[in-house]
Amino acid sequence: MTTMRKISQLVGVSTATVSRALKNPEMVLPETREKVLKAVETLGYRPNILAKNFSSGKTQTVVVIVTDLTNPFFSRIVQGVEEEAQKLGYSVLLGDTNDDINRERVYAEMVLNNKADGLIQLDHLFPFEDKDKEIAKTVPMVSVCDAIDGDYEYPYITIDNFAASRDVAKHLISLGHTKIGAIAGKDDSLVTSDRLGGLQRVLQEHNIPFNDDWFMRGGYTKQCGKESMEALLSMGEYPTAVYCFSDEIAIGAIKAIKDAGLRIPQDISIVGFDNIDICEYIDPPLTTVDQPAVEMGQRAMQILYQLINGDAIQHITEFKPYTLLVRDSTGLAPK
Amino acid sequence: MTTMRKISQLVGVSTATVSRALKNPEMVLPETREKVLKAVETLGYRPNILAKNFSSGKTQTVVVIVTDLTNPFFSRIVQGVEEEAQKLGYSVLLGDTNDDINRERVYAEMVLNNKADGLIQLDHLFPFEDKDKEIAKTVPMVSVCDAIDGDYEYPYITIDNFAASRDVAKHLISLGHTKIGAIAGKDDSLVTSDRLGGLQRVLQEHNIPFNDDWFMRGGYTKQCGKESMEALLSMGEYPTAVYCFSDEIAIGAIKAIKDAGLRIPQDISIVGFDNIDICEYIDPPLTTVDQPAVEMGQRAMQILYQLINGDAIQHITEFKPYTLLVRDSTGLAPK
DNA sequence: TTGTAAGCGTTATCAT
DNA sequence: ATGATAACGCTTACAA
Repeated sequence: MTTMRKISQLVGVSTATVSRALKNPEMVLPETREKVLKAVETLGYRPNILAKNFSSGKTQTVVVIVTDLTNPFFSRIVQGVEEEAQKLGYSVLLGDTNDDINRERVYAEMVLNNKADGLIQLDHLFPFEDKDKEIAKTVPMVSVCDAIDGDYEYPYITIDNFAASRDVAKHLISLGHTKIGAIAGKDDSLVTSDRLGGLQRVLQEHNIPFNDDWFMRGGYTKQCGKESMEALLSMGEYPTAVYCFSDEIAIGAIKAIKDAGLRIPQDISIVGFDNIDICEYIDPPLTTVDQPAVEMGQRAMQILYQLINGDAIQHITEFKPYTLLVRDSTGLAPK
Repeated sequence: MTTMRKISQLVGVSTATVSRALKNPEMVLPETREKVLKAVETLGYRPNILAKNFSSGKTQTVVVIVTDLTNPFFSRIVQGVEEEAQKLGYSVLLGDTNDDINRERVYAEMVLNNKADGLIQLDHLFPFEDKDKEIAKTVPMVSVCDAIDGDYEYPYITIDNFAASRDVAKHLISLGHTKIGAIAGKDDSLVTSDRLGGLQRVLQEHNIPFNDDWFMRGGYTKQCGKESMEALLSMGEYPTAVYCFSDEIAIGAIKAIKDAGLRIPQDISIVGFDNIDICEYIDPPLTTVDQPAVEMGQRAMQILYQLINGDAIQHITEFKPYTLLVRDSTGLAPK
């Protein structure tokens, strides 16, 4: 391996000068710099990042925790994180947890033992062990999409889920729907309660009762969406519109409806959430709420960068713009 | 920060003993070990991985290069890689390239400057710069799905694409199709030529001509699938069956066919490749070739582990089992 | 502008 | 079984 030592010997300067020539060229005579660069070239020197990181105490790496990388909404956020990370000189360690809290902890711990400098959390769980609660308060962490459960101060990048849900509800009501169901993802997260709250508020404003039996919970998956919809259809009376808290859920729900021989939107209207790529391709194209996934990921990384580099952690919640995209999966309520 | 030094002072032993007590308990007296562990507990000591890695010269980290993380087939492979990596004590650095060769190089270089110990490549490109060609031959690298272009010796995990394509072709022919088109992903990779070759061979065996105009190329995306299918439909005569080299392509093709007012499979049969989750949920459910994505990722990581830990690189190609899954997107050829 | 040397926290070698 | 110490490659005061 070619080290700075070798370069310095070849050129006849000290390692300090080599280091400066490479990192702070202006601190060194142009001709010295030239000689160093030439030696670097001929010897094929590469800085040993391991040593550099050790010396500086920084890893220039962040961890991103995600429950399911195959969900395109999450993977787009991760793409945004990574794109921005690269710009800022950071690498991204992947933390796919498959909803396993133990794996969350493994990844979170990386920040505590200097495997990474910061953490981006896409899940709503506090990823550290109880015993690390205190120290965790000082670690640079940002959450995206969903807020971290409990009374913590981490910055949070999201959209206004309450308002988005209001828009969804108004849209459905404008089509004449009064029998509205919903299928949620995570059971008890802020996102879920915001979205449910927005829906309920609008129903209330229109004096439309909310039927608790029509509020299903599961995970953000097609499978859960299908099962929940099947359960709804098996009830004596079922809703004419179902608001799914993710597009994946909606895709599962659509499958269940078609399998039951019903039509969308003539018999049942479906709304999704996230606006993943496939929404435009499915049949019928899905009405959904667009979240700027890439931008959210980028922004999370920017804020994390600030935290890592000295800014104090403060609980800001940053809202990104969302858009209700009306496509063909919603239509007039059946008579 | 709590260091070994502090532990050793508290216990009254040397740092070497602390190190041994933690890593090689059998080299230390049980009572010494006890005291050390207790001090570790009370001081809340955590090993500094940065220092450990620097000292050992290993990062316990691998990079996985992927062109598009939002493609569920790729993200499942990455999940497999990560699951296995965690078992083996490794972390995974994400290298989403968005098809940008410069980003591939950034990620590949991480192995050269000690940011990672090895590399898993899902793309078909040789990710290193020309000037690093020689040194690259010694770096632990494994490719999955697609082989690396050129005359290299890296291990390669895949399925038998030629045979799988033969199965697809036979299936279509058994349904009476003679006008068969295809939409490929990457232009000139081994996977593409294997799949095309398998198709052509079977057609030849059945004395069915292959129409070059019906062989489209683009990327593994829905968008490309849609555009290619639109182009096919705009031809005077178009195929009655189209073999798409990925499910994403197939989803785009299906959209184009429906938009044109045609039915699947009555007017045109569609076959996909990969068997991503959504295949069962789309309308009609997609006939496709299942690739064991998670297993392929796991296996790639296992082999990479062996390379990193001393096994010599040898050009093995390991084939995983595939399955043709016949669903409803393929049917009898129209009269 | 450049050199010297300490320091980062762990592991490993060689004594004891 | 344990201690002393060197070593890993780079950065950075501090000196010259």
